[in-house]
Amino acid sequence: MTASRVVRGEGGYSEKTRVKVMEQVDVLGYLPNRLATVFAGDQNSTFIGVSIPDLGNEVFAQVLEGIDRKLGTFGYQSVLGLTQHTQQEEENWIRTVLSWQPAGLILTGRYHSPRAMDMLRNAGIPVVEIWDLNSSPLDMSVGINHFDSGFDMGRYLTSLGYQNIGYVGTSHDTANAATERLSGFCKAVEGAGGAVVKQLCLHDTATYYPGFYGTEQLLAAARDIECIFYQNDAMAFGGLQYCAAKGLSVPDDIGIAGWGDLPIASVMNRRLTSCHVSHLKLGQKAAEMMMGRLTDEPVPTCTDIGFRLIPGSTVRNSGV
Amino acid sequence: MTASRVVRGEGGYSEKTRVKVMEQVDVLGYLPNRLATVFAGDQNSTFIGVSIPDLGNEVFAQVLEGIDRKLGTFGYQSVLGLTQHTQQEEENWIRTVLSWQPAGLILTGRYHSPRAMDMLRNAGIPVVEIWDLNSSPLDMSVGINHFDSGFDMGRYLTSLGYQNIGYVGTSHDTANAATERLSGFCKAVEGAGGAVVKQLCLHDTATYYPGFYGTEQLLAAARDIECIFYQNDAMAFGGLQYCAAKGLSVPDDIGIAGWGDLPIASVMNRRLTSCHVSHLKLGQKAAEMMMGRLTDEPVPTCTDIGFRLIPGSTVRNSGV
DNA sequence: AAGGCTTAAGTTACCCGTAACGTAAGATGG
DNA sequence: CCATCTTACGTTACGGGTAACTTAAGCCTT
Repeated sequence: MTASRVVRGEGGYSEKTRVKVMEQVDVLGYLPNRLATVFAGDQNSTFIGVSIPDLGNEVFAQVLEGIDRKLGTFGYQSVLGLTQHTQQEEENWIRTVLSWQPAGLILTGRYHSPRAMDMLRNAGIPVVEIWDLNSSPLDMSVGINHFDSGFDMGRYLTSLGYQNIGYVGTSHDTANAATERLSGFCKAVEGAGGAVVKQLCLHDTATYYPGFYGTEQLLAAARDIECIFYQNDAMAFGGLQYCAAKGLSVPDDIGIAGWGDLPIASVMNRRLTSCHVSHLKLGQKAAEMMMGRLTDEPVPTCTDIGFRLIPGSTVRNSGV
Repeated sequence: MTASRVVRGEGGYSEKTRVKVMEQVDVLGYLPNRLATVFAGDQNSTFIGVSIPDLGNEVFAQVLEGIDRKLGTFGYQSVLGLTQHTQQEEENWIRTVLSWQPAGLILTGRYHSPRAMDMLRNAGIPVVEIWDLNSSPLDMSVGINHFDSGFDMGRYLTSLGYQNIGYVGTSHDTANAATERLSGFCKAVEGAGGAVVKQLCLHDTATYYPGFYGTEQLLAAARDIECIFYQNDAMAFGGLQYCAAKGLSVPDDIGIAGWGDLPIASVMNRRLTSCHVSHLKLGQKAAEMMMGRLTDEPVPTCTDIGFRLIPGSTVRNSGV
């Protein structure tokens, strides 16, 4: 017991005893067993479960980096779960991770299976839903409104005179953020009298190659496309490369717009039309909200971190 | 006790009792507390601590993805630690994560602080060191020989007639894998009568922008450079963009070689000269070795997953 | 020097799941 | 019908740390 007090430095022991205990700590290479502490219920654990769809998408890697770094400064650890964009994987992971008594959970997306919802409510721990802003979250939410960001892009492209617009993305089985961007996009384009031709590739990750290949498929199916909006910048980059390979000039022959503003855009000589979201900040904010809740500070339920449309120069620069 | 048997499904109860117990499980939303099980010492935990330098580098994100997916299939979870390429961060993280009684640890790199080494030896759990192949590992090691891969690249470039060669990378404080590649590279180039001019940017992540900017610095300092070898593909891509922006033709005016063979290379019309390493496979192999050790299968101490030089077309294609 | 006060150190019980063992009821066989 | 075996279920103890409490020791005051 006295040793426990010394190790925790909570006082109530003499200097002589402290030295003796610390000597033994060194000799034995003693490391406290945090399992026992948490198990006894005297303290909360310092685990935060973090679910991420996949790390092949640079965006989510950045979000995770933001989360883990910020959690680290508070002495918390991330327990990772890769859900591959499926609710079933997420549910399985939630069940497992809850059995480890985490202090809280950070989940990507706002759609969860009914059983997952039950478990989350039952667990009685803070939950932050990220990415998709959720106006009535389980607990807390931080992200952006994807529908609006798609809508803004649609309005922007139609304002430049584009009418026959393509969309290239991947098809995941869940109602996800990319789907909402597409909905917003279609609404804006169709509202302005334009039309959207969709091309969804069956590919597991939304990255360069499906962007290349999806562009080829789209242009084969619909030759009069004037402009293509992509699920994200990586796919848009694949599209740019397809155009370069086929001798299509951007933006003269075809316009290209991405989403997410990846780091790679920082070095491209032709600025990619895109939509900027601060992924790192999103992760950090999620971690901060979690920490705020765990220290009983007042925390807003919903934080919109916003987005910024980047006009770029891969679309024509004024209405025809 | 009977309830415990039912939940674990280990037998020794009647069907009637099973139904009654499962009903209560549903009613109460009971989830077993794995902390208690592990704490009691009856089972090992299913945590694996995974330390990664940073996730801004796509390569490490892929390695982590490989690890976590494979661990997941065995019912294990990754506890993440981002060490920012410093031994001190790694040491702090090891101390914390060990207090959670993980079943094992997967660490990036072969260099650890003396205290970290002590703790690792004391912990008596499996440790896999990845990335850098370590012929005398703490326990197990999987990766490639970075010195050799740098050497091969140096030999390849000099075989094409390049003599004044630049290197662009970032400077991290640790003796890391990139440093070893550079050593191997210099040895090969100097052995063939060539010279290497180094340009190390003080930038925290080895990605596109430092590649762009480092190229500018290098070419300002040494105008007669014929070819540049980069720390990785992302930096090489930044270099390619710099050349494009300045009207330098690749490979006619200058040769460009990267390392790592990132997915982005799959869509570029000019194949980037690089060195292929299967990052996902590396992660999976690390997880497999860990699982093998935990199930008392015989596991090789050292696994070389190899690399493959990719000639590409961003360097000239035969000796002058 | 006795009484009251402060500080240091020790004791007990608890957290939850399960191994090991104990007991009671039912099934089987001679 | 009793001895024996099998199955179902119950009891006890343990793991490591710490809250809450108790005891012991040191210190000062009058």
